[in-house]
Amino acid sequence: MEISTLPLFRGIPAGELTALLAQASAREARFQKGDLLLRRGEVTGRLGLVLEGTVHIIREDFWGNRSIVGLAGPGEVFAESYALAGEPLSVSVLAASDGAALFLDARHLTDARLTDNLLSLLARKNLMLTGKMRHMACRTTRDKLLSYLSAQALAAGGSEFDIPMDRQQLADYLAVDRSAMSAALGKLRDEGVLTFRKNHFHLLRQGEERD
Amino acid sequence: MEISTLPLFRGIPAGELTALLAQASAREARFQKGDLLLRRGEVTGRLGLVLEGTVHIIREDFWGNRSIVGLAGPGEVFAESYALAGEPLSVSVLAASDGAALFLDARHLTDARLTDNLLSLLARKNLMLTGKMRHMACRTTRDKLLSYLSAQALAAGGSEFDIPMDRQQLADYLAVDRSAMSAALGKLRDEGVLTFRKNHFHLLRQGEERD
DNA sequence: TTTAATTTGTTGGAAATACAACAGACTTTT
DNA sequence: AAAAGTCTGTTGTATTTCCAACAAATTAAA
Repeated sequence: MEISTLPLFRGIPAGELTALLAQASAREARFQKGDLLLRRGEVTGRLGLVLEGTVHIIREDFWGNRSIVGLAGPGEVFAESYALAGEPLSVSVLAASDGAALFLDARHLTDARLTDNLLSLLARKNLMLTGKMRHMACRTTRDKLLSYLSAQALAAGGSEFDIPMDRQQLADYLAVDRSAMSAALGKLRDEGVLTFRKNHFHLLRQGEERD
Repeated sequence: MEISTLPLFRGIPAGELTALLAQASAREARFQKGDLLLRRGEVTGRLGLVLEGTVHIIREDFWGNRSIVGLAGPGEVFAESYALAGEPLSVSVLAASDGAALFLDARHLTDARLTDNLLSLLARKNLMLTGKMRHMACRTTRDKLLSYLSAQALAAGGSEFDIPMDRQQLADYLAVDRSAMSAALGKLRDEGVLTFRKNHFHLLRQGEERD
C-alpha cells in the first residue's frame, strides 16, 4: 500500500507526506481480527484510513441485533463523516482481519490539499447518496426502475446505455426483489417504454419504434 | 440576512468577510421568479448561497417529467456537492421567487475556516443521508419503522424518546403510506414491542412490561 | 462439443402495501 | 363552550410485492 498514490493524498509529493502526517497527528495502529477499533457512542474526532486488511462498519440496534452496514479495505477511509462533523459514532468499527490503519485527527487537518481532497471525497459520496435516495424513495419497483434508468440515460447523454450491474446487484441497489424487478422490466418492455438486452438498455420516447 | 451569522461563515469575524469573499471570487446575483440559475449538465464549479428568496432544485427525467427534489431558502447553500466534486449538475436550480444569491468559486476556497465549515456541512449531510438510507433500505414498513425508532432510541440514549415528526411526515421520510404505517405501529403495540402516545415512543425489550 | 454453472425471465400462492374512506381524538379558533 | 380544523387509527378492497421454484438463456469450464 503506497499511500502517496491514494486519492486522499492526491497532489501531495511523497516527500512531503511524512511531515504532513506528523502535522495531522497521524497515528498508525496495527490491529488483529476481532479488535474493536471504534466504539458506538464515542466522539473520536479521528478518521481512519485502512492500510492493510479489512474493517467492518457494524451497527447494533436497540434490541442488540448486529448487522454489517459497510466495509473498508486498503486505501479506503472510514468514520470520516463522524470525525469531521464532530458527532458521536452511531456505528462501531470491527477488524475483519489482521491489518493496520492510520488515524488522522480531524481538527489538525490544516493542509489545504488534504482538506480539498476530503471535500471532494465527501462531495462525491454525497452525490452518490442523493442519487440513490431519489430512486429508493419511489414507492413501486416500476418507478424505482424508471428513476434509475432515466438517470443513467441522462448521465450517458443518450437513450442507449449500459448499466454496471447485473440484475441481482441492481435489485439490491434499489432494495427490491430481483424476480419482481425482472417482471417489472418485462412489463415495461411489453408496454413499449424500453428495450434491453443483458446490461444494454434503450429508453423509448413516446411513439418511438420498439426495435 | 446577516451573512456573518451563517454556519458557512462561522468563526470568521465580520470585518474579514469582504476580503474573504473577494478572494473566493464571490459574485452576488439578483434573480427574478422563474429565472434558471443553474442548468442541468453544466459544470459550474460554483456553489450558491441564498441571500434572499427561495430557489427550487428541480429534476427532469428522460421523458421530461419535472419534479422538485429540494429547495433552499435564505442562508442555505445549494449545488455545493456538484461544485466541490467538479461534477456536472444532474439537477437544475430555478428561482421560486424574486431574491438574491451569492456564488462562490469552489476552486478559490482557500480560507481554512471556510473549508472547515464546508467539511462540517458536508459531513453532517452525509450522516443524515446514510442514516435515512439505512431505514429506507428495509423492505417492509414494519422494518423501516423499527430501524428508525431503534436509531432514535440509541441517539436519545434510552428506551423512551420523542420524535420530531408527525405521522404524515414520518411516512414521507420513510417513503411509505401513512395509513399502512399507522397500522404497522398498531400491530407493533399489540405485539408488545413498543408503546407510544402522540410523538412519544417507548421501546420495550424482551419481556418488559407494556406500560 | 458437452457439461456444468450462472444469470435471467416466468409463474403461482402468500403476504404486505397502497389507496380511499371514515370515525374518533386532539387542537385551535371563534 | 362550540365549532372548525387537523391528526391519528381503523377497515376493506385492489394492487403490488415477496418468496420459492423452475425453465430458458447465457456464459464458463471440461
